[in-house]
Amino acid sequence: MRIATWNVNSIRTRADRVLDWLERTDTDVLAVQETKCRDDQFPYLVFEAAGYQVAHLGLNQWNGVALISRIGITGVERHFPGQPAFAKPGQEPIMEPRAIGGLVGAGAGGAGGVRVWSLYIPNGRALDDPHYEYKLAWLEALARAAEPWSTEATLLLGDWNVIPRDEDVWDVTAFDGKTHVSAPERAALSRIEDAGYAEVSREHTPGAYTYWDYQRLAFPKNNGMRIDLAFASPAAAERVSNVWIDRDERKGKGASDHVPVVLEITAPE
DNA sequence: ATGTCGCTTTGAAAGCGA
Repeated sequence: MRIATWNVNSIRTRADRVLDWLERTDTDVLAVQETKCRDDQFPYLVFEAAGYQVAHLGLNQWNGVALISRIGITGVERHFPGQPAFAKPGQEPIMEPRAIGGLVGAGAGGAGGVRVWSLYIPNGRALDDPHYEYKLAWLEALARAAEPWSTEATLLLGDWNVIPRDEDVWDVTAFDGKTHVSAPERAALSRIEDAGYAEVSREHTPGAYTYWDYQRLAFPKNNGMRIDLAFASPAAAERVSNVWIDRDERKGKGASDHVPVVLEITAPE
C-alpha cells in the first residue's frame, strides 16, 4: 500500500488538487495537516465520490488534521491521550485539532493493518513565546502516548515543525535564535525515537526538503527545510520499502507550501 | 521589495498565523 503525508494549507482551496494527486500517484492513504476548516466545512464529497473515506478533526480556521483512505479506516482517535491544551492568559484552554489516528488497510481480524497518525506539531513561533513551551510539552506528551503503540505497526506522520539536523535546511545559520533548530526542540523530537520509533524518510531521500516558505522566492532559491517526517515503529519500519518526496507539487500557482512525503508499504511477513 | 498565502471579520482593508 501507498501511504503519504501532506500539509495542504487549506483543504477547501486544494481539495480537487489533492484528489487529483491521490489518483495520479495511486495513493491509498493520506495523512493531511492544516485543513483550516471545521468538520462541517470539509469537502467530504470530493473524496467520497472517488471512493475515499475521510476522518477529520478541525475546530476553526487554523490547524485541522485528517485521514483520507480508500483501504478503510477503523478505530479513529481524535487527539492523543494526554495531549496538552493551549491556554491563552485568562482564557479557557483549547484542545487544538492537531492529531487524528486510525487503523488503515486492515484485513480480517485487523491483520496487515497500519495505525496511522496525522500530526501537526505546534509551530512554536519564537523561543520566548508561550507557544514554544507548548510545542515542547506537546512533543513530550506525544512521545509518552506513542510508546505503547510502538509494539504494533504504527506510523507517526505529519508536519513536525522541527528541523532534525543541520543538513535538513538550506542554511542553518539563518536560524540562529529561532525555532525549529533549537536543542530543546531536537531533544523533544529524539524522545519520539526513545519511545521506539525511527525516522524512515531521510535515508531514502537524502538532501531533500519538504517545505519552502511562500515568501522571499524560497522555492526558486531552494531555500527549503525538511520538517515533514515519518516515524515508524519497528513493525512498520520493516515494511517500508521506499520513501519519496513529490517536489514537483511545490511548482506553479496554487501549490501548498509543503509537498507530499510518500511511503511504500509492503505486506507483513 | 517583508518578492506570500489563506483565513477571518467585515463589507475594503486589515489582522492573524505560518
